[in-house]
Amino acid sequence: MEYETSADGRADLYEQLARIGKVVVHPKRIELLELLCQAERSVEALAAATGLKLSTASAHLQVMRQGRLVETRREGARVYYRAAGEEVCRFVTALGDLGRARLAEVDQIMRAIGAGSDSAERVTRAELLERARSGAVVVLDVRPAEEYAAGHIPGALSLPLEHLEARLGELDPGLEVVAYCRGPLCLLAPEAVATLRSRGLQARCLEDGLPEWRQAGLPVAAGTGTPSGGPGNARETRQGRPR
Amino acid sequence: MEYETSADGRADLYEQLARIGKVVVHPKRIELLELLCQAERSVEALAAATGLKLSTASAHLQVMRQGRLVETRREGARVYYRAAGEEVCRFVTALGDLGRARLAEVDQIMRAIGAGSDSAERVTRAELLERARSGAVVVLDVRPAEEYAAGHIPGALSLPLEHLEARLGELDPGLEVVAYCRGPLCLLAPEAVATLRSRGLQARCLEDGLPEWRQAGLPVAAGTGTPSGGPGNARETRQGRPR
DNA sequence: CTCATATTCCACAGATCTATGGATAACAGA
DNA sequence: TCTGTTATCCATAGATCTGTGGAATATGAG
Repeated sequence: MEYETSADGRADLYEQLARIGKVVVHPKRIELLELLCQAERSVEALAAATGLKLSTASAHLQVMRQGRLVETRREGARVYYRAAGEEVCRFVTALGDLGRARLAEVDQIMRAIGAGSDSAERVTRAELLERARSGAVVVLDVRPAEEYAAGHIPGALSLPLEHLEARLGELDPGLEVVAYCRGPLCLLAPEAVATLRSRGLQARCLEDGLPEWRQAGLPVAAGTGTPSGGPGNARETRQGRPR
Repeated sequence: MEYETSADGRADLYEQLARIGKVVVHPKRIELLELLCQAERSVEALAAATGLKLSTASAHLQVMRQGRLVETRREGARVYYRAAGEEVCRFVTALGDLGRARLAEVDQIMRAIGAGSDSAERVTRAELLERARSGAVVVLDVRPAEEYAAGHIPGALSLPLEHLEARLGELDPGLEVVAYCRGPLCLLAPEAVATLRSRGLQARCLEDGLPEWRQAGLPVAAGTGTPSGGPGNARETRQGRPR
């Protein structure tokens, strides 16, 4: 009946959704969002990680905040940004999936960079869970330590890629290594696996990163405690349940 | 090692993903995408449905095509656009979900327009499947006939909202009606339910629309055959499986 | 209260996006 | 071949977006 007002309302509706679209229209904002799905960070850290000037990074973060995809927390003079909820990470994951599915260029770039989907069959989550039960595998988190602290696969060992060569000795050469990082578009784990293999170790990548693990409803541990410190050292959190 | 080239590659990667973001940065393009997730359409039909001039609609569709989210098919002098695969619809669904979850404005608008999430408890897919088995329910597809033809819930009756009042007599007053439309942001089913209730019928909305039904891995039928024509009249297709 | 640090705000120039009318191209039918 | 229909292409003017340096704010330490 009131088609005129209905039409207006609907236009508003799509305008609102476009606020979200606005966040992912700029490459750097996608990059920022992906970082924030790993762990919260200060503006300075985000600017450094993405190679943006501080004021530019701040401006991008404002846009992201207007789209309600990020929230902030103040700690002293510092402001920490974080993804505004699990749905946001799910959306970023969906964007990446769509890119890999539809944009041949994405696959080409991945291959050129060295993370070609063919280079090594990845371990599925189910397979990892099964093998972890039998204990014949080391799970390696090769992301920066802060990201490990913000959340990691229970039992995983934190060994940031940058320290991998120096700390190779910590790994039992008799066990296969399964490395994971930020997700399918992240290069940390593929690089780690390449390094490990060149040293004669058995190593493979997990099929994707921590966000997907969390989104699958699997348990996530937080804190810096070393897994060898025994259970209870790290706070374990079970969120949601598998869909 | 080659951090310089790696960095370049990664920048390219996010630029590629931003091509997808570019599609959903404009309200009208989101609207177009949602329409295309229901059924393919000609440029003219899309322009009419969204209130755009033909040349403007065509320009938007070119942007969408560059982002590889739509594909075309030529039939005579006419060009039909369609969503480029199920992943695209999944992405649009994720966008809508994120909007409803994060943007209070979206909920406000929905309520103002009359599709308030409170107005009537919706029927879940599981509940519908169960009740359909016992036969005590009529499933009503209130979208335009072309969209029904392109895909609908098996056994559903096509009764476009615009013809609802005229064809009320076709409904058995003794059965509860479950109406569905394009999705959670669509108003067709809520309006249909309001009309039916004002006529004294028992009616509720399905929790969401056909795209979500399809994405849940449930069977979808195609064609215009009336369900009363018996099984085999409509081509039934099972795609994927429930996640 | 003053200084140093971490962010945000502001103004501006250059780049990109949008809508639009008219020209051009593809196609079906007579 | 000529004509009407449908869609794309093009040039353009107005709007919006980006990056930047420097000013303004907020907070904690002296």
